[in-house]
Amino acid sequence: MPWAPARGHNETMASDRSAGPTAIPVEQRRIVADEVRLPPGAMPEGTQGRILCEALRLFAERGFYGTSIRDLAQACGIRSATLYAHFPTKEHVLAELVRVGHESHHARLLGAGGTDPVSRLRAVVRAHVLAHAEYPLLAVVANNELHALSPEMAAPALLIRADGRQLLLDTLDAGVDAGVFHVPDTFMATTAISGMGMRVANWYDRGLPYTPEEIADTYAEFALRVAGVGHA
Amino acid sequence: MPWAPARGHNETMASDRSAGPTAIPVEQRRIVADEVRLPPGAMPEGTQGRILCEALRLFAERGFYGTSIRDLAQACGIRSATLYAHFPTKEHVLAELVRVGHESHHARLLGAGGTDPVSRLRAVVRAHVLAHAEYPLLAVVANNELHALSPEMAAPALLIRADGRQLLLDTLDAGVDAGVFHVPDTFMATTAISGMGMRVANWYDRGLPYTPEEIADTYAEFALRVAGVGHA
DNA sequence: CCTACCGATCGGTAGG
DNA sequence: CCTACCGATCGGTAGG
Repeated sequence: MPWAPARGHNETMASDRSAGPTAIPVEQRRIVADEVRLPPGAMPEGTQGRILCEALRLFAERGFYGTSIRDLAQACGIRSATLYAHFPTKEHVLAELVRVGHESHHARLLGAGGTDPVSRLRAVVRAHVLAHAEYPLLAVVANNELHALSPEMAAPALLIRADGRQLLLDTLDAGVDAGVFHVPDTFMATTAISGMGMRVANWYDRGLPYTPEEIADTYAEFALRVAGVGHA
Repeated sequence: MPWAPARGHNETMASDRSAGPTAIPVEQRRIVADEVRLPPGAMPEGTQGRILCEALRLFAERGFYGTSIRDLAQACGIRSATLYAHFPTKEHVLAELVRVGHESHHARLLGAGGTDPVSRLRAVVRAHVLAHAEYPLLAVVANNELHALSPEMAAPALLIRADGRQLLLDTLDAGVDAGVFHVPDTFMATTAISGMGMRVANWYDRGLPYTPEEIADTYAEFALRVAGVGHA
């Protein structure tokens, strides 16, 4: 359907790895990044933290339903029954990753500064994109596995999303009201700006010749252009 | 993690549906649209077509692994064993949806006209966005369930994606070379423009006060702005 | 398109 | 944190 870009540097059609630069690069099926990382303070000590990290890796790669509790336990070096000494159910493991993902993202949004519309939008978009580029596995799990949670367990994340969405919409509306932004429709500008940032989690990987900061800066520039602030 | 916007008009926190406009709208967990539709010519006659349609609905809502062959059969009004008279395996049902999604999207891209860079980019982005707004369930399945296919069965879709990606990149590069576009980095402009369009499938729904055409037009305008073509 | 059934695996529990 | 085990469900097949 799409083009979810990526330079496809971790998979090739050729089974011969020495095929060299002429090998056809094939994009990832879901996510390019493979570095398991959780925000500071979000990772519990000991086995509980190990379970979260392995779940992050497996859920990002195979999905929640595609990962059995035995897969997860084996990755942690324990028996499946031992998981239940740390989490009440498999769903609670996902719920914790979803919670951490949404809360850390939202905290960055709330921490975004900026007083005038331009610096404000730049700060908000930078925060949004940085969260996705620095924690791509977490973002993919939080975004794409949310449907595996029951409505009750998904509800907190959905409330956080609604708040973040409103924050971006308010930022755009304020700029329009101030006559600084020129946007045909601020709802669609919100979907466009948030959407482009979310997809960063699917293609970004540390093997690319960009730092997360560079991506955040460039995407903030794109967002300002969408908002009708001409380029320099 | 994100804000995948949507006006949340099909779910509310309140169990009382008569709560009225003060009810807090809660966004969908994965996709807002629920209208099952396949591109013209992509739906086989009879039971095989019915299986594809029900699979589209169930895979979009619950995912491939979250849908059992008994769920699918029941939705079609047949027994699970009968599925195997129409498809070799469950995976082949998904593969067919992924194929249809990618091929119909790609056909629209290839059909996009435009000679000068501005009209060319507009046509390509319109095609991209229209495919996602008119067939949101198909787009979500093709994009988000691709990881459930084996590498062999996912390969054709990945090749199509690579081609579409290159088409957009070439469009941007041509505009830059012609001095019409002004972009700090065409790779990132490609990821941004394709990403914003892909996310349309997650939030768009016919209940919103926009037609797919209006969304495509507005997103094409946003893409031109990202490309450094100032707004009118 | 069905009934009947296969072995494998699922999430989770008992009891220590 | 383990062994042992539960009933339920999984994708798929045999045979008609």
